[in-house]
Amino acid sequence: MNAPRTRRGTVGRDGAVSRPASGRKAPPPANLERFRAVIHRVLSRGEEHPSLVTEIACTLGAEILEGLLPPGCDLNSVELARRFRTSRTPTREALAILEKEGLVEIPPRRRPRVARHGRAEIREIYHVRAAMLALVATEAGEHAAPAEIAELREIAVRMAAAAAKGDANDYFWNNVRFHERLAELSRNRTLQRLLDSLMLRSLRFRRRTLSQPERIQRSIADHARLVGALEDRDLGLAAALVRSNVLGALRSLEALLEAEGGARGAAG
Amino acid sequence: MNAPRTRRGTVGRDGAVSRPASGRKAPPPANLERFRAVIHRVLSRGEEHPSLVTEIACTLGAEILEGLLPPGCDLNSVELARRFRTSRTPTREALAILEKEGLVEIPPRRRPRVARHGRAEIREIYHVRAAMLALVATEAGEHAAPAEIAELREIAVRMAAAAAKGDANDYFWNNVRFHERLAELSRNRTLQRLLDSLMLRSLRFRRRTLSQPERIQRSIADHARLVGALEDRDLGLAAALVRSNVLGALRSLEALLEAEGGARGAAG
DNA sequence: AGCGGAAGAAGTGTCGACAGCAGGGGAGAA
DNA sequence: TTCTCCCCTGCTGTCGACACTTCTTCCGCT
Repeated sequence: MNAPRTRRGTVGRDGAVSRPASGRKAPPPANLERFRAVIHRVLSRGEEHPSLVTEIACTLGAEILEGLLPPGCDLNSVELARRFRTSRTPTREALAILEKEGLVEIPPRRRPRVARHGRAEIREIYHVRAAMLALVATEAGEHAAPAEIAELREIAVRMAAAAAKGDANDYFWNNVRFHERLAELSRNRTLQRLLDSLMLRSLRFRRRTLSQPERIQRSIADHARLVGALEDRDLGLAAALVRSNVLGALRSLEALLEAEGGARGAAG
Repeated sequence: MNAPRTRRGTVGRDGAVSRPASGRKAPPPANLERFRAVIHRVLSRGEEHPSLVTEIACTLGAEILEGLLPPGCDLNSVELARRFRTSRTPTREALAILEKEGLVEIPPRRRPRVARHGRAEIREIYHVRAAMLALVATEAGEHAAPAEIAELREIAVRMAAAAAKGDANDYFWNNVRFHERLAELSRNRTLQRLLDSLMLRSLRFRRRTLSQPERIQRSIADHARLVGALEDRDLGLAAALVRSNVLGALRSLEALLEAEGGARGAAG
């Protein structure tokens, strides 16, 4: 409390959030760690920078995805530098990276903050994602070995099992892993990178989408059929299936947003 | 090998390149300026940072696209800082931006250098670009007003005129403008951003592709038909046309690369 | 009491400096 | 002469400092 700032929330400061220092451990940190891993994979594709910048970016990004840093939350570099015990230079660079990934906004000469996606932007992201995933499915169908497709089926089975158990979290992460593997099977690094970037943007919403049971059923069916299409090398069907799945998720998400925050205006 | 670098191949230093200061005016600077404009548009989408970083990134990017900074060329931040009369901080940030745009590679702890794209990566870029442009065509067909499509046709006509005149440069820039406008018509900012990024990567090759006369003929026909399909709101045809066009360009480019540098191994 | 403006606090963008790694060049060996 | 190893130079990543801009708060004026 050295600085009695009546400023806005600035959730970034030390004790206020995310430091598991004190007794606060209510939010399960497991997901935070998983988000960290995903972001790490996305950011340091290829080379392994054991870099300070990457470290900061991963931590912040995970907290944003987890929702610990809510949209619009201030992220000033001096607080962050203090928190990570570094100078502002790496902090700023990390913020710049997160900006490019769409998780942070940095208006010139103003404080960076957690990005807020408007409805329109969400639509855009999902539409692009649908097209890219269709391409992924096509290329995966061209290049994947049968064994690899079998592995995909295995993940799909685990997804179904998790859903049957009602373990939404397990389902969610298996879903992520499925798409991760599928992207790899396309053998197209450029596509993987772009898709990863898109995934980061949509990851914040994916979880909410998956909270709807009938959506999950549809999704499971789609995944199972997708694997089948890949086995049959039916590229057209595979592409159509993933597109339908993503677009279905979008519809579901939009209904959810409409219901929960009609007037609250998730501005954009 | 044929290395232009004993230590300081480093084409970035002052007089060696790109400074239009002295009498050197052999390379037409018009293109450089145009590249600058394109990059500027891509980098500062939305807000107008009159920022130092953007300035540096634009200048360097334009020189890379123009070919003044050849692939593999060293770009050390201290030289660049000297050249732009700034400290290394903005220089480094500019390099980081260009890295994200795929024009520069920054291996950890090593000197940044102009990115070299291997054959495989070129293929990937074009494939993704084809899929994204197909989406653009679809969404443009959904959202564009007739007047806007008419404007597109006008650009297409200019492309044909330039080609008839044999003015490859004029053709090239009209082509760029066509795709720029088309992307805008999709009303999808996310898609525009991704496509812009992809364009930056492929811009280095596009010019070579366009040097082949029969390719230009095909391309002109494709564009004319595309405008027609948009007018008819035939989304499927529009998407198929752009995809075919991009993939045709890829084939043409690959043939060219194969011919010109079969053994020279454009490593990747 | 409410509003406009000034002073102060806070934060961003930029700078120059420094420690540590990486590669080049020279010394020494074969 | 040619190969190998070590030192030296140079460059990167990081740091603390500073000027200028923006935001906040408090004061005086209406």
